[in-house]
Amino acid sequence: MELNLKLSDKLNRHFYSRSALEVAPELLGKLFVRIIDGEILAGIIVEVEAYLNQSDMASHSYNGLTKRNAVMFGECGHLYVYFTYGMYYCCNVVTGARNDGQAVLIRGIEPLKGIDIMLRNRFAEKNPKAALLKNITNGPGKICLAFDIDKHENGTDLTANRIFILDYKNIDKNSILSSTRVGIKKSADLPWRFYLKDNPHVSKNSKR
DNA sequence: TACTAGATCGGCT
DNA sequence: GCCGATCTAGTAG
Repeated sequence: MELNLKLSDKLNRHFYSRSALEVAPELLGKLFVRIIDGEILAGIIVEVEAYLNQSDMASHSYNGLTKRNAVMFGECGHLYVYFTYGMYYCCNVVTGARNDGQAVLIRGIEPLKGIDIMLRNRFAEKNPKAALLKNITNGPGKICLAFDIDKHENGTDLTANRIFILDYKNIDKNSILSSTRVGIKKSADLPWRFYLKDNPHVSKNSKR
């Protein structure tokens, strides 16, 4: 598949400056891109979750600024990467005004370009049985493995040219579904997860 | 298909 | 010390 990347379609700071609840559903259908060693890794965002601040007990920003969550309180349009469960990284897009502490977690991506590299990053030499296309980037930890994102990418400016998001595909409002967020105990009833209906790259861990 | 345990460690109570 | 915005392999039905 030939992919036409137009840098002029890159989402700008203004796009990210709004509320995470506004930005999250609009990220669906956009193209997440990483240039690494001259190679292009890219895929369509198909699942996200919004995390706010004082009003959201599940958010890392809920208890205020710390060293770990500092990027969330910085300028919007940067990547917030955190380490969890002792083995995985998850990546978020910072939104809102400085000091808001808002972000959108990227949970599902449909791989389009650099799939061979993603497969290598995800599975290396082990267990080729699990290496199905729909299993490469259907979950936040998997996305960071496939795109080789770890703590070094925490704070990366998405308006620069290493990791960025392009306007790509118009999504019909009717094909966007929402539900409660995955894997949290606090504020678990808020319907702040958004995903594309019937897309196979949405993480399976869904309720409702 | 559905549920469970184990891996593994930084952040914070 | 405890727990987590996860994933996988294993077992049972």
